[in-house]
Order: sequence, then C-alpha cells, then structure tokens
Amino acid sequence: MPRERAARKGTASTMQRRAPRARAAAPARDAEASRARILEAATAEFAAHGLAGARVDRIAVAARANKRMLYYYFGNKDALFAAVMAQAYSDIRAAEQALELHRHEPVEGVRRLVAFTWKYFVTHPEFVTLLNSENLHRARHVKGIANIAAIQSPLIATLADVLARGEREHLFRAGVDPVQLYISIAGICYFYFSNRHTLSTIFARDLMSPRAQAARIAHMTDVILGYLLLPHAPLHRSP
Amino acid sequence: MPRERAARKGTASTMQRRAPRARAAAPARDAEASRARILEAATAEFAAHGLAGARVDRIAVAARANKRMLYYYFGNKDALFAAVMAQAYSDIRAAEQALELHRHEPVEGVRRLVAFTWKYFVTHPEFVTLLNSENLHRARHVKGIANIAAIQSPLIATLADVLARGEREHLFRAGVDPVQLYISIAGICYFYFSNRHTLSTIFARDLMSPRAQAARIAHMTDVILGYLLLPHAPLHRSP
DNA sequence: CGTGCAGTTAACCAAAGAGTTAACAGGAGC
DNA sequence: GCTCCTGTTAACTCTTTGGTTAACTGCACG
Repeated sequence: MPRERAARKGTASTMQRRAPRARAAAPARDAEASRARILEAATAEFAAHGLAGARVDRIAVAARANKRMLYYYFGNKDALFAAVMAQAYSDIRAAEQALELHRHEPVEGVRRLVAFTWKYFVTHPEFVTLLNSENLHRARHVKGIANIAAIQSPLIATLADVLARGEREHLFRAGVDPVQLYISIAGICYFYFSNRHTLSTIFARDLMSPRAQAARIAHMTDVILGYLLLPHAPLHRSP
Repeated sequence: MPRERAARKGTASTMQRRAPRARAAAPARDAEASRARILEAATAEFAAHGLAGARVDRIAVAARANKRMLYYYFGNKDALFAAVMAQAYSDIRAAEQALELHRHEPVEGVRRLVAFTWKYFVTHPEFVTLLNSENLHRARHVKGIANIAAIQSPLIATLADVLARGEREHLFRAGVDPVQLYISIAGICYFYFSNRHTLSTIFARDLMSPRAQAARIAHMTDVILGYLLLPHAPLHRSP
C-alpha cells in the first residue's frame, strides 16, 4: 500500500508563527492546535484501549477533527501511536528534570524519587498503559524515535550522584548500580499501580484508597532505604 | 445479540472418560483434546497480541480446529479470554504451591521466592502480557472467575509464615505486611521483564543476556534481604 | 442396526475498521 | 482581487473480523 505523501513529523512546534487575526481569538484554521488536539485524543484512546483496540474514528471525534486529519498529520495509526509514545516519554522526562534531586540530602533524595515515581504513575495512568502497549509490540515504535536512548540518562546520572554522595557520607552501601535501583523503584510502584485491578480482585481489598496508597508509599520507601542504608547509619527508620 | 446456547464451562476436565477405541490411538473426535488445543492456541494468541489484537481465525488455525469450535466451547472471544486468564492463574498457583517455602530457613525461603518469581516470568512470558491485557480491561474477566480471591491466599500465608519465623529468629524486621512484600518482589521482577523491550532501548543495553539476568537476580535479592534483615543479623551479605 | 446427540465442517454475513478520493475554503503573498 | 498552498470536509472503498447458519458425522447406547 503506497503512502500518499510523507506525514509532517514533529517539527511543527519549532516553526515561528505570527498570531493570526486579533491575538487570542479562536482562529478558524489552526494547524498547531488541530495537531495537538489529535495527539491528545490519541493519547487517551491508545491508553484506554491499547494499539489494536484503539479506534481511529473515535480519536477523530474526540479531537473534533476530520478523520482525514490524522492521516494528514501523522501518516497512519501506527505512526500516530509512535508520536504519542514520543510525547509520553518527553513528558515524563520533563517531570523528572523538575525533581532536582541534586538539591537534596541523599536520604531525602531517595525518598523524593520514590514518592515522585508513585505520584507520576497515579497522575498519569495513561503513561502506564501506553508503556505496556509499547512493550507488547516489543518497543517497535520507540526504537524509531531518534534520540530515545539519551532521554533517560539525566535522571540516572542524578541518581548516581545521590548514591555517590550517600556512599561518601557513609549512609548508603557501596556499589549500587543506579540503573538497577531506578528499575527497582519504578518496579515496586509500577506493578502495584498497573495491576491494581487484578490485585484488588485477588486480594479482595481496595489497593487505591488513600490509606492503602499511604501504606504503599511507606512500604516502598522502607524497602528502598532499608536496602540502601548501612546498618550503623543514623535515621535507619522513616520519621 | 442473542447467545445461541450456553457454552460448556471448564467442568470437562472433571468428568470421567473411558478411553475410546484402542488405548492411546489418536481418536477421530476428542472433545477434551480439541478444547485444550483451542485454549492453548488462544493463550499464545492473546499473549502475543492482546485481547483486541488477537484474531479468532488465527486461534482456530493454530488449534487445528474449525472456528466454530471456539464458539461451541467458549461462547465468544471475551469468554475465551476469560478462560485463558483462569487457566493462567491456575498455572501460576500450582507452580507457587510447588515452592514449599515452609521447608526452608527464612533467608533461604525469601531467596527462593525471588528467584522463583523471576524464573516464572521468564519461562512464562505469556503470563505477563496476559496480566497486562487483563488490567487494561480493568480485570473485567478475572472478576467473573468464581473463587479467584482464594487463589493467591496460600502463597501469602506461606510468606507470612516465613516472615514470622525470620522475625522470631531475630533475623528479619518486624511488622512486614506479606501482601506488600509479595507485591514488591513481584514488582521488581515484573517491571524489568515486562518492559524489557523499552528499557533495553532506552538504556541501550541488553537486559536479558545471561549476565544481565544474573546481575538482576543478585540485585533483587539484595534489595529484598537488605530490607528484611536486621542490622545485627548474621549473613547480612549474599554468599 | 438405527437413533440421537456431541462434535465438526464449510460457507456465509453484516458490521466495523483503516485508509482514500476528490473537492473545497481560508488567508498570506503578490 | 487573483493565486496557490495549507488545512479541512464529506463521502466512499475494500478488507477484515467476530459471529452465525445449517448441514453433516462419529459413535455410544438401546
């Protein structure tokens, strides 16, 4: 099946655009806004139904755009999904950057990372299901995103710094791989959250009540700090 | 859409069946075998493509059965998926039961649980993707399985016993919730494994090489035991 | 040895789905 | 005020898909 023409790729956001008509009046035709609405609607649709379960027509309706526009801007369903993934990664990277772990004491830094990770999943449930979908497809789309490998590096570097400081201050054990630790922190948050529906059913208890969430955060912090803190370090218990 | 007739539910395995014709000769028509082949094919198909991405025709071909048979035995695609989930849970429960944690010292018991959980995911990757699919659908199918809540209890009870023994022997910290711990152990295994494709891409390193797997198991064990073991307990390091 | 049901088959169907066609309009540049 | 490109629209197509119809057969049982 021949593609009619190459879809415009993400560069839209880089081009200058002088405001049309009176400033801030709703423009009759606004490419940027249309594209953004489609991407937003697609994110919700793919997150809710997965790649195969998502419906192009539903996305168009939700975006208040003609179906044709999805193809005009993104090429096809698969490419649209790839754009959604790219945006999702870009979003979480931005949020991580705002964490500024280097500004905190090692113990507090780790605490904040655990709390942040949990909060991010809870406030961005779409990220979790999108990630699951992308892995069902063996990261096919993410592999096509150019600088994806560089994306996670900043946080890992910052975490490495936190670990190094903790080690230097004789608080943390030595030789911890920041990537392993990052994955473990993400994992204890992710599994509980992503599988909350089956887990709640199997354990017959509401895992997402405020109390349950607080207990989970406390437990996760205990696990990670229990692992990191040296036996003779001060503050071996959370306050 | 009216359902033509109620689909036979799982009770097939409970009914006695005298061997037809000469023993062990391939029977021309074998309901049990047909049903089993369909379930097996459906498991693979749903695991590979998710609920929406799975194709009923592909399942039929893979099961060497007429498509009609899926509807004859299971009713519809959704019910077939539910049957697959029920089987998947039943399988992992059986494997957990074979663990016999109560036979081991507390520290060794925890080690085995971590190693087992990892190994189970690696050898049953379909379980992981099925679980993701089921949660995408908010555990809709699992909620319909009668005794699903009871299913996980035995392992939790055994883990609680391991923790109690460890506590009594002044090895483990007190007050650990076995459900929280179980979820954490599963989580550190699950996230790494389930998201291995995106993680490998983002970190630009093969997370599934034998060396990487060994490193992961060592790290996970360190995390869990690092959390559980009391500061003055013997064997504070893995051998 | 024939009868009736569980099990099986091929062919069929209507709906839904991704993607396309072709025509049309806003508005910046001239 | 004409031109032309970008953005937008409605209607259409062709394939795939879950599910069904109806006929047929092996075989256990009487």
